[in-house]
Amino acid sequence: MNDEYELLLLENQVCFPTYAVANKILRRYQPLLKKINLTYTQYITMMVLWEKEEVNEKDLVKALYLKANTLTNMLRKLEQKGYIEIGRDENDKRNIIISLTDEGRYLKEKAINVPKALADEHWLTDEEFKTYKSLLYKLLKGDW
Amino acid sequence: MNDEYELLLLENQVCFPTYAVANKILRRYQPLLKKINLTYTQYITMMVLWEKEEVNEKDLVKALYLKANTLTNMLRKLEQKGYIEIGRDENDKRNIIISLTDEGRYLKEKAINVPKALADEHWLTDEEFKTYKSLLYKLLKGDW
DNA sequence: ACAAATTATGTCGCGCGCGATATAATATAC
DNA sequence: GTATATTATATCGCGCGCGACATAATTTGT
Repeated sequence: MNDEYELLLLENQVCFPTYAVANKILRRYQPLLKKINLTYTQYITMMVLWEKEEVNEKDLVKALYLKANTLTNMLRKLEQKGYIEIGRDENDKRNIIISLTDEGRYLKEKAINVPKALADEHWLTDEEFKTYKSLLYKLLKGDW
Repeated sequence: MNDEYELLLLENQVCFPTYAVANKILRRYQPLLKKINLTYTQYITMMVLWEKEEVNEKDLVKALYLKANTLTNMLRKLEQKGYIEIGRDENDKRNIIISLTDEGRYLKEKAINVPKALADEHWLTDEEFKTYKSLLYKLLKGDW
């Protein structure tokens, strides 16, 4: 009779543990990121740039699975810190082009310590970790 | 030689897909929650109360894996909306006791439509979903 | 009994992350 | 060629979520 209310138990939600784990991971990262003067969102942005050297904002939005208006102010902060340069595409002035400065490139040397510091903490086994990531990417790429 | 830099690729991070999926799930929930006039954090709080009728703030913090200062203002909003009452434990006046009002109890009838609406969207198979949740809870309960 | 430690909550300031809306540049239609 | 649609980004306002710090109630040590 009240079976349908079981859907409303925290333990039966996908949203709840996903969100809680995301927060927990952020809390773990933040003290490490503070040492290299980056916030989490700035960190993942820099990761894209360390890999690609240059991106336009539109592609960055896709790569990070965020919305453009979330990036605007964060990119300005990264520019203020001197890690990136923000310019416009001369061929299509609507497009923002973000590129790495020397200082930004150099930051990579320090940033490598973040994943290194966490690599020793075995939150999951290698096998579980692989499964976990593949399920996350299935969710992320799913059309819903 | 540059192998250690592979640690800095987005695809090799746990934080990145977890956080991105959490955001994506929130975006999916928000329009549904808007219909019952709750934010996500208010929703998970109400879920605890629908199950337990009454909690103190300390236990709520543990149940939701959040920090107390995150809850303070959100609880006031729920109180303003008339769904909960906020009182103090007479035996230990440091403790806040949160209880469900009739209006809050009644909201459950409408809230059931949120998980119902999503139940048809098969983001993962049942088996995958089970695995996914168990890995999340392992992460959530892990000591790191 | 009472000073010091502990516990539960509150205040403040910051950085998101978003939907809604606005604006400017380019593309399309006719 | 010019009105209209589309695209890329920006602005605004809100609700978190947190660390750092402050405060009030209770407990502990002696």
